[in-house]
Amino acid sequence: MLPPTYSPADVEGALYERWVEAGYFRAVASSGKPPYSIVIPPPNVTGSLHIGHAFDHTLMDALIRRKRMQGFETLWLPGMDHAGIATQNVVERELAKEGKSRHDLGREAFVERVWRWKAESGGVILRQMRRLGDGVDWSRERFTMDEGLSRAVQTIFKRLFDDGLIYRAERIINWCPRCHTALSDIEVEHFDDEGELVSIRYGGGPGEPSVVVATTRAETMLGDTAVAVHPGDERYAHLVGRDVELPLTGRRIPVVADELVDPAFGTGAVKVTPAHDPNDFEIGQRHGLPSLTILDERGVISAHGPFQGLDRFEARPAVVAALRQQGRIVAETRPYVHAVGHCQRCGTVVEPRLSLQWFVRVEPLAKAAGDAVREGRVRIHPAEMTARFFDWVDNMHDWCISRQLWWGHRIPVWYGPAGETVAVGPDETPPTGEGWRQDDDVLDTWFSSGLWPFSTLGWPGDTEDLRVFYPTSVLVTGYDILFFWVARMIMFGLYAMKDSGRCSVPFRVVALHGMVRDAHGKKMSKSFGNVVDPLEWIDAYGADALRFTFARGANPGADVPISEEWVQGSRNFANKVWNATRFALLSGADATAPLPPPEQLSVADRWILSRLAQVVADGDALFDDFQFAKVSDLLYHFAWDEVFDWYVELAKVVLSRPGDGAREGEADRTRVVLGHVLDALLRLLHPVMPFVTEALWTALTGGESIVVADWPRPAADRRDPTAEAEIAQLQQVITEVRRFRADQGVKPGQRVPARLELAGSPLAAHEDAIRTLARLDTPADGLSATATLPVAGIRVELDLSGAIDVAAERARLGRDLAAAEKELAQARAKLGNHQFLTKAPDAVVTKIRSREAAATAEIARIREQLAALAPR
RNA sequence: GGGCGCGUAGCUCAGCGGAAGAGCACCGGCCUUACAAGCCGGGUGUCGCAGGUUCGAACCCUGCCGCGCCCACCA
Repeated sequence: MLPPTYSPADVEGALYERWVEAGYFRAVASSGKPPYSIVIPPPNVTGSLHIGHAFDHTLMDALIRRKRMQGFETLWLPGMDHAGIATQNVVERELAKEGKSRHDLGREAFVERVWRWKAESGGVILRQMRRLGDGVDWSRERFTMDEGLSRAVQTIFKRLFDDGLIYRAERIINWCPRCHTALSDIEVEHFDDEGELVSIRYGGGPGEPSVVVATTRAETMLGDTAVAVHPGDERYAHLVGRDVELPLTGRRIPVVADELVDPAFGTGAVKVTPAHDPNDFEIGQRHGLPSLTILDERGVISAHGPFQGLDRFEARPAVVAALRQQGRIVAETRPYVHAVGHCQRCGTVVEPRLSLQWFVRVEPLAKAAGDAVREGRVRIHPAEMTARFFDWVDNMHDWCISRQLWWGHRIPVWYGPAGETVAVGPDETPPTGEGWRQDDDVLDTWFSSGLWPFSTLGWPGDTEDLRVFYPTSVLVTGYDILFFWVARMIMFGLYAMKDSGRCSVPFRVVALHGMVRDAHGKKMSKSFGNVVDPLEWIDAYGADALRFTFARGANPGADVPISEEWVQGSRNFANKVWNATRFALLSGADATAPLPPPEQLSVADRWILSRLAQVVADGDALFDDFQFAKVSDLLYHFAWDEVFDWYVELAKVVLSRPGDGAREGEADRTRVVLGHVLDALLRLLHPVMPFVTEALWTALTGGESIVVADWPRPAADRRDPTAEAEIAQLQQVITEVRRFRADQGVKPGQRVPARLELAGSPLAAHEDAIRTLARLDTPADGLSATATLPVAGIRVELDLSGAIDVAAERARLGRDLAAAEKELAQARAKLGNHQFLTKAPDAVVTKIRSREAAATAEIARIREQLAALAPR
């Protein structure tokens, strides 16, 4: 028999392995069932299961498990991302410990080393997913660098290239001087840095005009090739077209007029450094200015002169000092807070740098992606997030996809001796011979992850998996990677599938969730010391407890705070479910017998079945709308407040009383209902609490596995408002008596003689229940009634045998009376309001009228009680 | 600079036009034979502030205050 305390550690591991062995998680494309598919957001190979994954996976697993129970052919496809920069950095750090750099190994050996590292420590997270209970199809595990996925990468690259949507150009890109690679816009994080705005006078030599420019990056003046002013700025109109002397260099640079200049900012004149600033580059293009690169790939000054060899941050004060010596610094330099870009992966200040890179022309792709959402072919949930998506997708710059790294998909382009540029598809042989060589760079990691929903299903092959499981049903991920990943999948999905003749969006719904926060809503960060390891909580409280805590906190798109105490609360709930089922088993609950028709059932039985039907229906609606918090709350309260606290207690009354034939029959039917309700409850809870529900369900029903059990259907024919009303009345009576007893200082366990006047009331059938749950005894001999409690239309006379504290009771009744009189006054005020009567809906007026009546009755009741207390 | 969101119980959050809710915490009482990881009872509140709309506002509108997030090429 089940032990009285649920011990997750004893059951979880074995259950998971059983599920995998039984093949429950393996999708069968040919089953003919309606498909339901989710691809996992592939975690980085460098990663381990952190709290964010645990959350994300909880939601996906819950969706998949429910759909499986609903009869769908479910596929949850796992895998990993090679995570270009992140992984390369990790392995480079390892090498650094050995005193080596990747250049010491050479490209081939380095990549070899990364693969070896991947084989050893990559996939940690995949093993940890088993602890969480993730029902993924391990037979379909993928990796972005797999042969098949690489083939997809090469295929789409070639297609985009042939369509003119991929091009190579010299542009200003974000350059990380530490990682030595280009970055895309979104791999740059901006935050405010305090800089210094210095004003520098250019020109001003004998017979030469001068102009003052302001900058926070003084060192870049070495690469200036112009000064720009606004064309309408009269202050500078006379300068446009003339030259001024660029200090420290002796070069002469022109003054140009360009709309981009804001005449209201600073002096209204701007230094122009086309090689190191995106705006300046644009100005340079328009005016045919030369671009002087003065910083090398390490961020070190490469321009000839006294500053050569200085790091950019050393050069900055040095340049300012030199300018000051020449009297070129005018006005005060002042502290200036402005946003500075940092490398997302290493934190280094990013340097805008002119360089030759590969780009995706995003405009047509982004437009198509935007349209897909605008037209509802992809629905973003919650809808509030849609604005963010449009904001990005409608204003996206061309995407720099080349990275000067070694770990990743090498760009499938070969350059020929005569300047040829050839993109090579997966089935083509690259050109060979004298002078041909492949591009050295690799692709942005998001390029391959953008293909994930179809590359993992076999694309570009026309596979059965692709036909059945694409488009995927829903994409579940955090709002933080809406831009990085989601938008790209939509762009690539539409593009890759546009000729396939089938629905081409990669998923129909994007269900966004928030970030996991600590108990006070703070972001978890290593520096703050509030990071928690989900595995520790799984060890301590079980995966179900962690999962349920996440589910209970998961409001769509909103961040979810979590703390150990709440996980304990969920563990307590799991234990409660465990014990309730344990009780059911000990009581001979029967989950397999057919449910008797309503007319053979007690009111309590009909009531709980009615509530169950309602909960199933409501829960389905919430589940379908990704309202995990609300569905969890619904199930929690239904289970605990209704099934465990009331139904089980009422069932005990029936099951424990000595039986004649008729009563035996009633008890047996209650055993069936009890079994049925717990069976359904366990199924409902299974998506979020897979382990404990499996352990209990198999014990309760003898079934093979709850994983493949049917999802409960809302039994509309079991709805029974009469029974619900009757039980509500019963609950009210018992609660009132309990409250009264408590107020009197009667010990909870103490039995009190009482006479119940139930004649004519539907509650007559529940006398046993009232007496048991309110601990009322049948009076042996005469009853000296010391209190009369008229509740819910019946009278209860209690013999409190001196336990009554009359003063306390009088005070309580006094408070109740005051409250009731206030209520009555409020209701009458409303009903006396002509505007209210004429304008409020009838239902509202009726409600207020009934409140008036209730308050009136309540006042009468309390007065009666006070009167009963009066004689001492 | 632009955009979005949030201020409701001690904490974390639901509620978003018809009498203020949940979990945890807290207070009082209970080892009542499924469960003390439990049971019974208790809500502890100017719904950020100020106006407005409405018969009626936590909810809608305006302004202010305080937080948070996203985007951005302000030198």
